[in-house]
Amino acid sequence: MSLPPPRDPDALPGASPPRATIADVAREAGVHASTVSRALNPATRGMVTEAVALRVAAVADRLGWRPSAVAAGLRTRKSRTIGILVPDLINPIFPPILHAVETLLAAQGYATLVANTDNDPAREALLIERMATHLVDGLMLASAAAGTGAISLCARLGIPAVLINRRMPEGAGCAAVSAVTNDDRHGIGLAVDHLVALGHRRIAHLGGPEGVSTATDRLQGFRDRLAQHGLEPAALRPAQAYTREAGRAAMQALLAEPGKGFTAVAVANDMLCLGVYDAMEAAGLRVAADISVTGFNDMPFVDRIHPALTTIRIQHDAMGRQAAEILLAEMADPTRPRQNIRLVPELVIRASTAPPVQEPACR
Amino acid sequence: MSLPPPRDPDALPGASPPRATIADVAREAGVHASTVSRALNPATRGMVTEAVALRVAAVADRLGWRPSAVAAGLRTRKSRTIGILVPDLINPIFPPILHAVETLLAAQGYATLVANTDNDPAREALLIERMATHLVDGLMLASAAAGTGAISLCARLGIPAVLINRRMPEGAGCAAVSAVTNDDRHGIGLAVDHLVALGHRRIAHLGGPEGVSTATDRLQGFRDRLAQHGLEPAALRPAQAYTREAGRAAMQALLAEPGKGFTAVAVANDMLCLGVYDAMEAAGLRVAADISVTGFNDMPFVDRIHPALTTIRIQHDAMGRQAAEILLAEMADPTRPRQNIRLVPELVIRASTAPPVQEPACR
DNA sequence: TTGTACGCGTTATCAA
DNA sequence: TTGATAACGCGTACAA
Repeated sequence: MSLPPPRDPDALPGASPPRATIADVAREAGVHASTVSRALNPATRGMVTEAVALRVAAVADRLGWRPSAVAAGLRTRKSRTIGILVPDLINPIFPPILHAVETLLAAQGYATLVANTDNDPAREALLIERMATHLVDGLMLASAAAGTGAISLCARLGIPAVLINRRMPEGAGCAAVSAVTNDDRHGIGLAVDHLVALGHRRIAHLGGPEGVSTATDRLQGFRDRLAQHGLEPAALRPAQAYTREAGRAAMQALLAEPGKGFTAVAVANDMLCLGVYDAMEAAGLRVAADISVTGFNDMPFVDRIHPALTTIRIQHDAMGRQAAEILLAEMADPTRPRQNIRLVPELVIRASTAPPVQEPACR
Repeated sequence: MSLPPPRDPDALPGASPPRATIADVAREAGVHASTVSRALNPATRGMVTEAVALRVAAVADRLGWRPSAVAAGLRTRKSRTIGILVPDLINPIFPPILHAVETLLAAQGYATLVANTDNDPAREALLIERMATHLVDGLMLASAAAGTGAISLCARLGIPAVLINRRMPEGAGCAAVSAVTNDDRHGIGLAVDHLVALGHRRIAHLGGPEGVSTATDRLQGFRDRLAQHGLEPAALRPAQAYTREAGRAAMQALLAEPGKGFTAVAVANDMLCLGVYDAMEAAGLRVAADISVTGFNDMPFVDRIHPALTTIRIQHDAMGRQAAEILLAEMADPTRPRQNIRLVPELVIRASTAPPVQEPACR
């Protein structure tokens, strides 16, 4: 029984010490490499004598052997790696989702490959190809804008995929891929109900970028619920992106529209609200006192902005968790029926909403 | 010239279509597989005739061939993958760092493996081992608490590593690994200077969790700068973790300490400040008016909390970018001298600091 | 129950 | 400049 080879003292710092391979373990344990493989692989352990399994495990442990995921992957065409694409890590709704996903996957022995698409379909396609190259076992797309070929690309590459937060437009091959999203129509409806209950009648909508499912659903939900109350939108305006700056610009435009007085604005996303606050401050208007504002997402810390934001709380980590669970299930059984999960959001009332003033602050 | 094999119509949805291999390209182009490899690899392209290179490229393109990173990795022992470990993705200072890292690495053709350690050294070690299994070419550690064996583990595994945001304690093999950190002592000094200039003399410090370099450096810097002003700390208290809840608890304890009146508190981190605000609100104290508060990091949106937080702005993305650059350089040349980069932070004055009241609000 | 033989897709080395 | 061959480390039919 020889000890593991001592590290070469002449080795350059950073030079890899030669790692033990399955052959080393086999030699050391006096069995064949295949037996080592069987003994250490939980799925095939039953094929081997208890005594041999124990001896092999002991040797492997002593040599510090870990099966090379790369070599195994070449053989099995599985990398025990999952990729996740997000449009923009800076947007605070994604870190909680990513956190939930990574935690669940790590517990199942998967590593998580992350990439930013920056909302660029070309970049998205490139990253998906690159991940295919790395043989990812599955892909989670938090970035798929409607109309991009991300889903069909995954299908062509044979990579199981699940959508998070955004979904495909109705009918557009919607049944081909599972999605875990928020019930956006219902959510924005809660905001409308709240504003109407406060007495608002002239309500505007500051929407998300066109072509993104969260934006279209929230817009749709806004119109529908307003109609149920017998009201018409006072004004509608999409932002260019889900960013603070785009929110500021859109709110500025909204305030400048002639003849469109409104006493409240339902905003498609909390991030945009920060820009809305900026624009209102610049225009000398007070949130709540002059115009009520509602957000969407309840992202971290909006309870501490001033005035604290009334918003729609979504289930960030349930979203990540469920999407990861579905993906794993579909990887295990590709014939499994696709799911379209809608998580139910809730209204969180804070200080950015109040009864309307008599005269609309903005006309 | 045959077309690529059409997709088997009987294939199950999700079943991988057989992907073209280098042998397919070779056959199709009428050359040997090694020639294909040489023609498509930028490093060896020069070894091949221009005409052959073009023909091979055309065929590869037509077949949609991409070299398998897994097979190449098995041969070259390089995966074109970098791992990054963060303590907690929910903490908003990490997403910008991660974003910068991923963007730079993606541009160099690297994929980024992300994992959360949740500040658990055992989990950290496990994740490093797992990444080694996946043959990561390098590791970025944003999570290494002083005293954990993460760095020596990387050295043992032969994986180049770089520290981000946190560094090793002085002297503790500090020269063995590069680090890109913030100049924490200088940063907290800026906060002290500002508070002293406002007239504060009884200043407390609410610190980070013990054993973390950012916490010890900020504490040290706090004491030193205070001493330069001829002052003593009015009170000192570490939080259990860099979380809002831990900040609330620590501030509560600080307020309850007998005979320790203070008019200002320099807090080790913005996240903790949210808890400080919570505790002060619960105690009926006003930020700025009763006790001035300074933060650290200038994380997103603290300009919108109420009152807007005076804090120390660090260079998030320069941190990620530089760390990634250093890692790539050390991977290319392991003998390269290690670097210890300190980024210079700046003071951002907002509304959470004001001149002290005559009588300390908390005594 | 264990050993043998081979292949996964690529690149490095050597020979032509 | 190109081709042939081996090897990277592992998993798995098949044979014993």
